[in-house]
Amino acid sequence: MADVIYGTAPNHAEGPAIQPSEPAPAGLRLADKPELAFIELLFFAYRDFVGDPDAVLDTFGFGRAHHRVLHFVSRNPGMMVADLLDILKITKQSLARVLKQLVDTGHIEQRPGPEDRRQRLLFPTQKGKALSMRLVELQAQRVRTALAGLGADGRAGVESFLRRMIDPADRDHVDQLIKR
Amino acid sequence: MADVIYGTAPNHAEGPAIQPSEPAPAGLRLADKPELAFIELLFFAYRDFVGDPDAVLDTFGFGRAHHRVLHFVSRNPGMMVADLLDILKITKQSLARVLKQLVDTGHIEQRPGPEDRRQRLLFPTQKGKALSMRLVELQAQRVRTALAGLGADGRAGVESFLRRMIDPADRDHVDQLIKR
DNA sequence: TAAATTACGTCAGCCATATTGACATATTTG
DNA sequence: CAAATATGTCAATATGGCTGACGTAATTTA
Repeated sequence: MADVIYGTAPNHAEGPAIQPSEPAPAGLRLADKPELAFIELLFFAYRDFVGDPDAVLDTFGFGRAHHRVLHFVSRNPGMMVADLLDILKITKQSLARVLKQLVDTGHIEQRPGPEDRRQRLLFPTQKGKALSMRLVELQAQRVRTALAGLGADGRAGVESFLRRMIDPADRDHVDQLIKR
Repeated sequence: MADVIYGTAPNHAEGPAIQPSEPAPAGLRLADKPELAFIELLFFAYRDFVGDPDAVLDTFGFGRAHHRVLHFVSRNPGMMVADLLDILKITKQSLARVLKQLVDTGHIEQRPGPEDRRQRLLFPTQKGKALSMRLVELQAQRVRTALAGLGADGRAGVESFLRRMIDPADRDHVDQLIKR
């Protein structure tokens, strides 16, 4: 990462200087909006957070979409397709492509529901579970590092913060997803 | 969001049941990997976090790529194109399309550098700054809500957590970006 | 000063992920 | 038996990203 220690490119000392006809001179400043720090930190944090798995996924010919599908299926073996779509908030057509690849490569297996045979329940194979765990471990490592300096109360604070960043209507749903 | 309170689809009571030839029976469990909560909360939190601006951007015919460009230009009026590319970690070809649209719609203006005339420094126009502030306010609102329950120490903990989720090599760089 | 480097732009093609709309096929339910 | 449900599939489209290849103007360097 080059030296991005720019300073608004020294406006020089050229007499009357350029007339700021349109361009706004002063930008958004942290002093004016304290939440800016959190907003921008979250952007960079999330990018690196999803970046680790990307490299591994690449060696499998997979992308982030595969990661998400595999993750939630590994977390909930035997889940319904409809529930997965609901969690990921994507369309079945979007799911189709990645799911097909995960099934074709033997990472996920579909089995008819024992009660309702219209269902094609999703299970991770041993192979799929192994990859899923590998990816989770990468992200867990990063999380552990980030939590390292914090005590129990600090960690609770982070968890509370993240939970409350989620739309209120979905919080309980997410809670149920996580607490298992 | 439907009732995604699935229960691994009741495995029923069918005698010997399906042979778990391949499919792994037990999934990833929170008890085994405590960081799972943070990993999944971060996923859902980030999705909603970027979701708010999306709706507004849509009415302008813009997407998330426009948002990121406009945001950092508003934060650093007069920045170099090369520095923006470095922050966003995208190629100039990717930037070109969205930047062109932002310039064409009068949200961003480019001006030759007063010292080095090869540069085409980026400035937000009043219009661009207005949109940028509107989008920031949306996200700031969400952040405020999420921080509401926390004290100064809790907020510091969140900030520390997010900062340490970033690759160590980039932390100082990000700090400089934010502290202005 | 001539040559190399830098800052930036552009054309062209390709890939990944997601969308909408339409239609098909079982299976379960009222 | 008709309707609703769970899932799949075909086709077209949008967005945002990529690589590779060139081009141009301005600055730096040998």
